[in-house]
Amino acid sequence: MECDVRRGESLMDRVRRRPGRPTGRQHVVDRERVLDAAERAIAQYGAGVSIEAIAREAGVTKPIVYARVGKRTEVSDALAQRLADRLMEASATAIGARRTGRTQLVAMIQSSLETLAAHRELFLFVTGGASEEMPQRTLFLAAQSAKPMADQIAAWRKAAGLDPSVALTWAYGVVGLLNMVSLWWITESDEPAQRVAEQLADLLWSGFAGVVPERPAK
Amino acid sequence: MECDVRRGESLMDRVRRRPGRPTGRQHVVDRERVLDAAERAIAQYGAGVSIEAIAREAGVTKPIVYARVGKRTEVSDALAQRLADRLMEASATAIGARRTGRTQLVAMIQSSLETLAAHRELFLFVTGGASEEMPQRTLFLAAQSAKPMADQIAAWRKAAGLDPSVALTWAYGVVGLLNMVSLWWITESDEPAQRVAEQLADLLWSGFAGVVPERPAK
DNA sequence: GCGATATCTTACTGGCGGTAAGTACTATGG
DNA sequence: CCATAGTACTTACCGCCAGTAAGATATCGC
Repeated sequence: MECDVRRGESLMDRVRRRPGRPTGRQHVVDRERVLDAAERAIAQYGAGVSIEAIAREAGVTKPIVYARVGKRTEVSDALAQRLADRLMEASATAIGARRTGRTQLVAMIQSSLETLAAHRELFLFVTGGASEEMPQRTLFLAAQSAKPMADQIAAWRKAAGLDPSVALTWAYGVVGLLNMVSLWWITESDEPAQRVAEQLADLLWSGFAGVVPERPAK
Repeated sequence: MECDVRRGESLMDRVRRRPGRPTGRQHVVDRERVLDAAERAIAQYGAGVSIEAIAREAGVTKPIVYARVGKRTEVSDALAQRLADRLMEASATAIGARRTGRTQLVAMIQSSLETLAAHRELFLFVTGGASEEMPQRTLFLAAQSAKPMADQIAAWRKAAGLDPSVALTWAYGVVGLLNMVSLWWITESDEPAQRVAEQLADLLWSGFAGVVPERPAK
């Protein structure tokens, strides 16, 4: 019985599974594997990749993606979390090398730029996609980075004897700034990351003080 | 012949036009009317609005939207231009009231926040939408605001005897910062616009100088 | 053993972006 | 004044994709 299958079962894991429960006692792919596959598919096909392409990359079919992760927005949220984690980790590493004051800021910015550049399409997948609940999603994503950053800022400000209530506003601002500059730098600029990081550090460090004229020029 | 039509032709302009060229020698709606309708439809249905809904709002059918404006991305670009114009105009007005230095900065930020809040869904429509050419489109949009801002910054820096080559980076950064903070403020914060504007001005004016500790805290 | 349940697949639905084909009015040459 | 060309709409369709229901085949509890 069943003499037509089992042929080529192992060629590259690309065989079409028959309908029905597969032999084995675990899920053939777990949630993390699906997300891994999603990242690969996004890197290959771009931010507009279809769920079916993600499923193919994972070696399963569409409903499995829905079962393990959820609908498109939930895939996006899960990947946003991953990306935010990587950003935080890269920042921590960059800052960890003991540095001081402004140098720390430059290192943090540069590591963010380079991390986002390394995951360009993922970044676009996560920030893209229009729908009614887009605002909530974009903010959810931004919050992953902004909340920890706000804690840090609040701590610094408090230590410096300044009002810490600006922290959340500043954090969202810095996240937005980094997102936009990253996009621009990745797409249109060929300057080295360090130079852009220095320029941004100039802005965030001493800012517009002494730059904007005290009286309208004309 | 043709005895079944012409009945109810005038009720609310909501009649279904018969196929064929309508009587009259002009377009029934021009490009600007379609874009006006698009703005209304977006305000009503949100950023995920369908082209067909836009067409209905304009009182025509889908192919007319394509004939007058183009595909979805082109509608988005056209509306992005409108939004950028409004932002620049609001900024110019806010700054125009003669103010000096930091006050000017606060006014500019606050007017941007309020303008984006007033066109929330439009803002989301324009910044949303995933596809291969998303990066180009987002940057095109950002550039509408960033390019003029960069000119201003370069002029200020030059006048202050500082290197103006930071201008473009700074401009994209400020645009990204304003976008993100606006989104956050619109969606989740109930503080007055002026307070948020003051906080951002703090960041952009004197920035992190004197805030980040000179040695790692731990 | 055998029903209950778990884990896959195929197959379908609904909606939307975009376009082709059809229809009715206007303009112009003979 | 009629025929032909051109214009400005509509209906109707195609293809694609997100998301779901229904079907097939394995393991598990008794």
